[in-house]
Amino acid sequence: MIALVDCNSFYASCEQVFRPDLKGKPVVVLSNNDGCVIAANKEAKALAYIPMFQPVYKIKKELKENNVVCFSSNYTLYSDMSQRVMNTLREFSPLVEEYSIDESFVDLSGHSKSQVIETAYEIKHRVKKYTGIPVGVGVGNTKSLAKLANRYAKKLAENEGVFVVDSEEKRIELLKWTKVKDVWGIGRKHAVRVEKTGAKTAYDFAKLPVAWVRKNMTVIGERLWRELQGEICNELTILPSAKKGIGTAKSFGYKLTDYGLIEEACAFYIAEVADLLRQQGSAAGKIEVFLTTNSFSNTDKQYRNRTIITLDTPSSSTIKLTKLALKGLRKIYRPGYRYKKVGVNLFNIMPKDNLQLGLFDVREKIENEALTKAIDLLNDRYGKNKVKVATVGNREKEWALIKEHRSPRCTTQWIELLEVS
DNA sequence: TCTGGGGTCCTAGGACCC
DNA sequence: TCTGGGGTCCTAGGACCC
Repeated sequence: MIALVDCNSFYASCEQVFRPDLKGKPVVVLSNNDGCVIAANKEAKALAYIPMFQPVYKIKKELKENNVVCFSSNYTLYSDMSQRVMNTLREFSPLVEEYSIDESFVDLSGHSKSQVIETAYEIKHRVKKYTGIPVGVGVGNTKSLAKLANRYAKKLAENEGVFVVDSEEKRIELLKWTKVKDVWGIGRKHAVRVEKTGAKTAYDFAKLPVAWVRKNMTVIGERLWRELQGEICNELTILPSAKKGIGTAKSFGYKLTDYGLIEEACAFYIAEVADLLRQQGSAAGKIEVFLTTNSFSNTDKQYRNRTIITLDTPSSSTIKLTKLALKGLRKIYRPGYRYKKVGVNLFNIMPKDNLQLGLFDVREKIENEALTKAIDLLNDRYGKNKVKVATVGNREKEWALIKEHRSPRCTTQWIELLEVS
């Protein structure tokens, strides 16, 4: 059996762990630039007018009137809390697949039926005790069933956050309760198609002819269909596979017209993604750079463009990648627009040790590598971005994200440690 | 005035090869 | 006048997830 453990309103819960005074109060967490609501605790959800991804400026009044506590997102804190939750889960099984920042699949094979139920409750209890984070636990024969069971566990109060699909009756109960659009793997588009056949619940979906599913929802849909019957199509995997693409793209805190600032942001992002690239021991063969104005605006002139640069030899050197990316940026930049976002993506990622070198690359490669190593070492010791490519500059405040309500990074920075009086 | 960011996988179709 | 069949690789776009 497989358990899916999912943290309740994870970001909001993380904030509340360090603010016990907020118990029982509505709390929301905002996206980058404090733009949208991306997490809400149950008190905030009870105020029905806070749908996720709602732009903050549209509901500012309501947030204030109801004394909803707002936090800017604090990913440093959330990642660290996530690791604490995952480490607790590893006490239950060596096979834990981290599916996202706030959920994991845990292998429970080899347990008897009663042990499974007992373990499910124990997981919930222990994670809360060790980390302060409330979780729901769903268990089933397949990932898809575990996922639906988790949802059922949380949504139906009498399940108390735990639901185990250990019989055919339970499986049918779960599928009949779950609406088509709420099935994991059926999004908006597919939900419409499925509902057109007359199917209303996951149970109805599982009764559709497999050929129809295959034709309309590709092999992914077919796997889901089979998993809902209890047939395993998606195995658990412990090791995170090396990323196929690494990218970053963030909206500026302000609309930018100054090319120099856009260049700084672009170079900054390259440094970030190149760092990730080196951490996984890879090199990239292609860089994409894109630039866009604010598509929501009715008044701004619109422009968006992108360019892809192919490297002669795959590289993970921040210096080399920066040079090429900025060349690309120059190519697509047009003056006279108010830009909203710049982004970079690295593709054609491959392991660094068995690269095919170009005829003239050897010397440059060696030089760059020693330099890059030295920079990484300094930044590890003295803090992120202490040594950087000059283009990055020091004007971050003029383009970086707005975070007006960020909580302290209490678990990763000595200086921001919580004080208890 | 103010609207997130980071991923994965699959398919169809074009270019190219023999 | 008549012009095949089988394959690979790449890319763009679509759909989904958190």
